Amino acid sequence: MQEKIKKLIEGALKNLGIEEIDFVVEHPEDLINGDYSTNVAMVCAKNFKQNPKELAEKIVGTLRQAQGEFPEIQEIQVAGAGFINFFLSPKFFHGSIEEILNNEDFARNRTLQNKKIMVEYTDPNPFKPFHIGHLMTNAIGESIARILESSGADVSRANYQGDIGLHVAKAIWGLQKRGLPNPDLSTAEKANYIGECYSLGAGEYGPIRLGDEEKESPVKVEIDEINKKIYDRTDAKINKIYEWGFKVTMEAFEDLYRILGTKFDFYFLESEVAQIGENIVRDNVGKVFKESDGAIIFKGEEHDPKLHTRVFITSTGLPTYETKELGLAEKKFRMNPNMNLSLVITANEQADYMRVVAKALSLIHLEYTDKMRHITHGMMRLARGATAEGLASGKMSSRKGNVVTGESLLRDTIALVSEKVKDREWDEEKKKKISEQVGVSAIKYSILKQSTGGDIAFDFEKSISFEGDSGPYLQYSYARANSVIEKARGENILPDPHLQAGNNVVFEVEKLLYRFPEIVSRSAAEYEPHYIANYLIELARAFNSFYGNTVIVDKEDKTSPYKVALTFAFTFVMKKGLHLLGIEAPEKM
RNA sequence: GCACCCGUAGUGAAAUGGAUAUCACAACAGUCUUCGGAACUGUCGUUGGGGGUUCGAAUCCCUCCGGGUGCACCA
Repeated sequence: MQEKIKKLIEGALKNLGIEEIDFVVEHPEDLINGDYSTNVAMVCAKNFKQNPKELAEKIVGTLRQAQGEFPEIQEIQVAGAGFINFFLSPKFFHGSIEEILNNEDFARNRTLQNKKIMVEYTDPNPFKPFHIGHLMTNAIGESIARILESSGADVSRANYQGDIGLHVAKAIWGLQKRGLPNPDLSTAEKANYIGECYSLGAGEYGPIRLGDEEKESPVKVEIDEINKKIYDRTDAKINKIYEWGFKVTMEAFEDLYRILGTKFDFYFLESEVAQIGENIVRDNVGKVFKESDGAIIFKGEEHDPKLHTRVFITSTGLPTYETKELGLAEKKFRMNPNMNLSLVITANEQADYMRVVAKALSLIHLEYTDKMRHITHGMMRLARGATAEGLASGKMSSRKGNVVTGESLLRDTIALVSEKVKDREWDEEKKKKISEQVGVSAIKYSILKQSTGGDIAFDFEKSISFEGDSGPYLQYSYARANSVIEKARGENILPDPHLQAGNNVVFEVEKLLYRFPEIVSRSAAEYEPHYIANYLIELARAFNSFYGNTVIVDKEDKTSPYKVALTFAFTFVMKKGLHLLGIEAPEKM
């Protein structure tokens, strides 16, 4: 429709002797100003120094002559400073409902057809807790993956995990100190225990303060020793603990991915990319990298004043994170030579050095330059007035004083929903499933409703809302619409998008439904799920308002089949939209 | 110090350079409605300060103030 209107305007301009003008056709913010709007008169006025309102009237006069060929357009008006507003006809809206009901692929587009894209996200580390940050990255990554898929891309999901390094040594030190947990514990409980052991080790590793002086902790020596053993695998006892702990944390992560609705195609481990990265660095010393104080470094600022120097191989000969990142990128492209795009999603604290790594890699492989893209998201921040302790250190505390991890937030939220559904007449399995779906929805929506770049305020009391601007509100609207459909079925009222029955009322929901594909395209182009989240909340509100003010199922009402068709269309769009956010749409909740 | 990101009602957010800056939460006032009250209908209230560009700025430029993150052997 947008294209049609654009062509119509171009035709009118031609008649007026105006050509090659850059103007936009868009939805006005407020439906009062029509369904589409253009700034063409204002742009022309600027170029030809004319009064925009007069020019707008002139253009509209010409447009009206051609309007007969466009039955979808009911009215054209001049408004405001010189906007030309288009109001679509009931015929158009009835047609759009029919389109949604008949076309399975209504929301799909082909902009990324046959493009191979790998999306890397989540990236938790074995032996460490699953943080809230991992929850954020997962929600954003999964949603972006699904949005790209709906644009036709061939998407694979990747997860990169630090299976070696100091953090593992810290956890193993803690495990040796406290002993292995009771074997009867659940996987999640064992994983939590390992996380606690990590915290213990990490706490003891730092220097000890004696007055003004700092002294190296004796534990540091022990942990460094364990770290070496992990690398060279010479200690059978440590190997055994390592293998056990690795398996437990990885299994616990898998349980979380199942609840979150993510299925990874590839798992990369630091240990397997370190060597690839190291080879690249060593092969390019003198060309890209330099030796300095015994280390191998990359001087980013020599290539771009906004970059800085980073160490790639330490003076003790160990590859750093940067080098592993280099190896990871190389591995991805090697196993997937036809890949068009490699997306990596992380928190924005990694933005600066990822830029350095990307620069170094593009100097070695020029062909990768345009195929790598790093998307960063904000951090969890404490909302003003909220009560939580220890946030500054990156560890949020709940009221009970326990550390709030991503895993515990998820668990607590699901428990909260379970409380709400405990009196439903469902079996236990169904209650559990619905609780998980609604709990995940609450968390994911609160992350995805805002643009990816910014921080997300966290308030333990209010973060997980079930009302208003929330995931469960969307699910509730969907479930409610399904109940309406069920009732219609019971009364034998079949959906019919054609029946107008002399009724030319157009509901607000209809004015929003046909816009869904545009929203999806924009989200895909900008890698921004929040456009979909915002759209769905507006759509749900419009539907609930329709529901509240109209009797949909009514045998006496001749327009009832149309209203049922509209309800169907709403459920189709809502279900697809929720899917794109990585949220399930239960029929009942 | 340098670099990057950010500053919008009491709170949390939205707004491809466009119209009277939108939405939710909170607060306040209603609806107790048939199809699910996890709802609906209202009221209240906002672009950090100062310049500039533009017909038009929350958006672009400059500057000041305030916050976050990153800057050599951690990841």
